[in-house]
Amino acid sequence: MEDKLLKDLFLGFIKVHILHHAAKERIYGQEFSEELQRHGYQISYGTLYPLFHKLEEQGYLKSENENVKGKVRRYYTLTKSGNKILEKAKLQAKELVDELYEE
Amino acid sequence: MEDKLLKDLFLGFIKVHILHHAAKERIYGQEFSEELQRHGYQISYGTLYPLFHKLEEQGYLKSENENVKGKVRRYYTLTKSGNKILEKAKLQAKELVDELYEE
DNA sequence: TTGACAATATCGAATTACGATATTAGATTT
DNA sequence: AAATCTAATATCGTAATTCGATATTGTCAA
Repeated sequence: MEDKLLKDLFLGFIKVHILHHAAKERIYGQEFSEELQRHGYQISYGTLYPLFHKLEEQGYLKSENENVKGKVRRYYTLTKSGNKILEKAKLQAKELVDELYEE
Repeated sequence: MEDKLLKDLFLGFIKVHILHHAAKERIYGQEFSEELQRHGYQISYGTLYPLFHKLEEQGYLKSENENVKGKVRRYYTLTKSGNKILEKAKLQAKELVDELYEE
């Protein structure tokens, strides 16, 4: 992400994408971060983990620890209210993009 | 914008929308802010004006003062490099939204 | 020359993002 | 069973943003 403008755009989306992925399957930090990188995006763990915490505090995600090969993972899934805000966010995002292309 | 998540999403877009509008016509802070409000969005002047300054510093906008009925306005227009980054940002934004809807 | 006003600019406090470092806890090795 | 290893999570101090409030600018009208 060469330019700060593009990075900020991405950062605005990051929470929405977290919820979006958590809606499809259980996610955890490490894997989510790697998936982003595969798509050419990047976010610091110092940003990502606090984001997960905050989304859980707000009631959009819920989490459970699980041991996988002796390592602890914190899996997150979407809550009902998380799904509600996700749908709102998708609409808003679409609206904002559409305006960039219409006219 | 009831929810912080939605607001952050919007804030990620704000610079792109500034450039987008400046591409269509000369814009200035007060008017741009009012136009946002008409669309249900809102941004503090303490955020907006420094953003204009930064976008100009980075060479994406250029500005000129103009007197309108005895009041000074700073009009901004898009530069060539501003247009370049705008096109990149539009593509990225579309990509990010598309992923929320596909699958 | 002082008031009034639209618009822009800037301030201090609170929040956020970053990279780096520390912590966790089960598995493996000795 | 103590020590070591390791994937993953958590946290730290610093720098950068965002906010609402306040200050400043520059021209016209009285």
